[in-house]
Amino acid sequence: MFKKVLVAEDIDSINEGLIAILKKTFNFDVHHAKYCDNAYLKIRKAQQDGRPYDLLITDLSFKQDHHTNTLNSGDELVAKLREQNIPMKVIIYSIEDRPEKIRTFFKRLNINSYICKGRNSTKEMVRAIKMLTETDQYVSAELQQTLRAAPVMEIEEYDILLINELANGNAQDEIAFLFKKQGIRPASKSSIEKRINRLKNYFKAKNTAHLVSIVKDMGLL
Amino acid sequence: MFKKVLVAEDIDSINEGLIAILKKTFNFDVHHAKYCDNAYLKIRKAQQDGRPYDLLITDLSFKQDHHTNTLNSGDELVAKLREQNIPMKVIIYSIEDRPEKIRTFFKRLNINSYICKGRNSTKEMVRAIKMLTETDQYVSAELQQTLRAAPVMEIEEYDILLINELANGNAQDEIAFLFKKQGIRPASKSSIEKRINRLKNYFKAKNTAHLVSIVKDMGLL
DNA sequence: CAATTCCTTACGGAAATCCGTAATAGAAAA
DNA sequence: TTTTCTATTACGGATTTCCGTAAGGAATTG
Repeated sequence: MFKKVLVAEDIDSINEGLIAILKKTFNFDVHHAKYCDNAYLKIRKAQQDGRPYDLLITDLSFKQDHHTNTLNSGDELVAKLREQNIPMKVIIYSIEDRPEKIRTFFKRLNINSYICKGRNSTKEMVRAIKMLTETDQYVSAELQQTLRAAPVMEIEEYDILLINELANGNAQDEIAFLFKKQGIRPASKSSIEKRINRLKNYFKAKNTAHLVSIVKDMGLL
Repeated sequence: MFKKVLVAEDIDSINEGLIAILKKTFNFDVHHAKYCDNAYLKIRKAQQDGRPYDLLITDLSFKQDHHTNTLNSGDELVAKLREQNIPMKVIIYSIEDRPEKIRTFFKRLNINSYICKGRNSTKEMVRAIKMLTETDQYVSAELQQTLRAAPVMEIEEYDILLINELANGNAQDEIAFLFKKQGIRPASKSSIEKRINRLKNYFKAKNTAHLVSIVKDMGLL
């Protein structure tokens, strides 16, 4: 069972609600941080003091305010922890429910569980924590299904870069120029045209504006 | 002072955190609803029973699930209440912090207060509730500033409709046709062209895709 | 009732995109 | 090295958007 737990979450009502439940249900030493930077520092310090955290529960998006932070989101925080091989289990607790996004967190950040904020999320959280004392990874049946359901599309980094340039208002000529300068490989206007066409076809977009709109709605941008 | 309060919020941790604070701070009879439809029904029933709610605290976005709802967001809920002249004060409590959005809630829904979910939002909430027992409207100094800061643009309903059609991938010809059919007034391709141009100029957009992207990011769409 | 003004519509050339075809380069296989 | 295959690039015509100018229409004003 975990002993020392850190909750990284900026919204106070969630913070307080969640911590109350954790304390009531488990016998944790629960701390919390309202900023990612602050969370990172606490984790580092705890480790150096020989009393490391066993578990991090973190939100994804944190509001910007007058504080200037180097880490601006939960995934950046986790990435940094993983990079530095700080050994602790991680649960992401967020409103984000798009499978494309969630899949990348398991894949790239090797998180141990993901809980969608929702109508039964505290119960889910309790279950996940209990499971993680035994296994290394926990995905609820419901989440498993949504992750399975969405067909893995063959959209690459390149496509996202491309659509991003379109969303920034660059013409195909300009994108070709930019890509050549940056050494991004298919860089000719012709290839870019072709790729945009493929994407429009894939997303059933009638034109460029439509494509940008669709991809933005999906949260890929 | 209020007596009977309804909290409409789907995320359980927020729900529980907020309600705990309301009960601790005030002496309210606090109820809660996890769906907009459910909230509406409770409000109607309470009114018919002669024990109406004095105050509604509602989130904006609610997650979709297997339940089929007629009301899908907090603003729709409030709109319906206002439409039917159900007398109660309303506080919207949401993560949404874009001034364009918040302004419309005060303007169109005549809400009594707006609290951004954030690092000090429960304190803000308590203050707002206290203020609303005396005055009809409460806007925190901080929020006032952000609302003032953004220059009120002369963007009309028509412009939003137009950009929406662009985001849906309709060509200028098609939009002209649609607008003619729906009796939306400047409907000629020429006028539409001109209007799009004005918008691109206003938002400093290089082309249509850019325009859609900007407006989507601002939350006007 | 004519004049002015503002808004809508019409038109046309320049630019960008759309879309298919063909040439070329680069890598893998023989 | 040659062959084969695939990915990239080049090109050209059809379509759409872009952008300025001008005509038409309705409301306002003198």
